[in-house]
Amino acid sequence: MDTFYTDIDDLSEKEKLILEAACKIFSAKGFSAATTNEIAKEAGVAEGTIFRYFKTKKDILRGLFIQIANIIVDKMVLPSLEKILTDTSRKNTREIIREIIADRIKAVDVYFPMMKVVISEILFHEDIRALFVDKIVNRLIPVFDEFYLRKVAEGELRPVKTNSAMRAFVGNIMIFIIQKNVFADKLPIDDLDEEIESLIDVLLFGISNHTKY
Amino acid sequence: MDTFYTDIDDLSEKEKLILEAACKIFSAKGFSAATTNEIAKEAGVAEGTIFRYFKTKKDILRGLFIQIANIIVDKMVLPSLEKILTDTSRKNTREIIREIIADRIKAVDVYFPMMKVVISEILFHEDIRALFVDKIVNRLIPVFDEFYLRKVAEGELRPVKTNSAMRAFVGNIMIFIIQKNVFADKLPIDDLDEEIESLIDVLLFGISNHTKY
DNA sequence: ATCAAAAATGAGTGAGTACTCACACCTAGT
DNA sequence: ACTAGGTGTGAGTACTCACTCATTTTTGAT
Repeated sequence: MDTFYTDIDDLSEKEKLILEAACKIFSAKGFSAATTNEIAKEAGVAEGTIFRYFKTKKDILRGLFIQIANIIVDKMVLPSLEKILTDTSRKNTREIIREIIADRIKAVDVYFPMMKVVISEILFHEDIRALFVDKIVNRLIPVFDEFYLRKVAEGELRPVKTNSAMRAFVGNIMIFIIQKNVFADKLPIDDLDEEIESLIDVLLFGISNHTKY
Repeated sequence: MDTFYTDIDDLSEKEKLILEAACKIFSAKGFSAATTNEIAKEAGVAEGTIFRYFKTKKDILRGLFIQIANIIVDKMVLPSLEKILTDTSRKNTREIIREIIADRIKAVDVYFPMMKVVISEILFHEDIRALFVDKIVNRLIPVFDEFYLRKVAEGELRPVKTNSAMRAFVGNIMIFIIQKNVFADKLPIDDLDEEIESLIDVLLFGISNHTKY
């Protein structure tokens, strides 16, 4: 489909319409610069209708955020970690990780517009930040922990502090996604698969010259 | 000093005053939500005075950005890379890198408020994005290249793609800084030096179990 | 001390802003 | 056909915004 949350069904059609429009406008101009007038036009409803479903403009942002959080956690991250945890068909952890990361990096294109909104609002609104930690970070940490400790037990990964491993994972992927989605024109990524391969390589083995140590 | 660019001298006192105030207000609420009225009050000048020095509100942002770019490049990043390149006193590359990264992560506290502004505006304004690439990224890439290839030649670092190495560097540091400065209360970093040590470890050696390979 | 140019001022302006509300419209059940 | 309750509307409201400009204040050369 052309939209990313048409399958969410605990919302009325109108609410979906408004959130979808809000996402488009917010991601183009940012929350503060977006106007409820624009959102209404984009959604094809009257401005008053918006305020029947959302008390304030900020409530639209919160409503959008909840949907985004569910999508990121339930559709983007959890399934891939679970896939790694349950995939017994192949011995090679590297291959599985590469496949997952490649999938996610490519899938993120669809979600990036609204991720922009989340990123920028997290920086300035304490309540959105709290939502982010609550709905996303705290739900992902235990799953990553489980994945990581399992792989350490299997002898596939090295027992560094789990937080550091998670930061390395997220940091490497994040900056790749930013380069790909924000700076696509000025700092293009030529061969996507090759660059992803290189990302995995650095993530797994670091940049030091091992033979020396 | 209490401010970060008092030593910039190609600006009049009034301009500095206004930029400093703008930085404070922008970093608290974001560019769009900040008002010229607030900036004027914070700077202790009349609102009209602002528009004598900056044609539009966006020009204030651009003016601020230029200063920030110079500070990041000339005071934060270039000196540390140069220090690595010229430091012959110690053999241990790891120690030097750790020292530099630790210094930068601690120093960033001062600059983070304005970095927030840059980060969020890059996402939404093409012209700010172009400035960022032009004034920061393109100035740092060749220096990092030189540093990296030198260390590879010395046998200290592994010859992965330079872009990947740079992304690993930046990505790991960036996410650390974000955790430290944005999520300080909810996801605290307990032992800073220990966590930095771990960051370096993962950056240099990765997370895979080497003995297995 | 004088005065012209430059700098600073802040009330004013018109174009929006988020949000409201009285009314129109639709849909059932009878 | 009638009506009551929910749904949608968009002109209206009180207010805020970036920006202007006539006026006042400061400056510095004589």
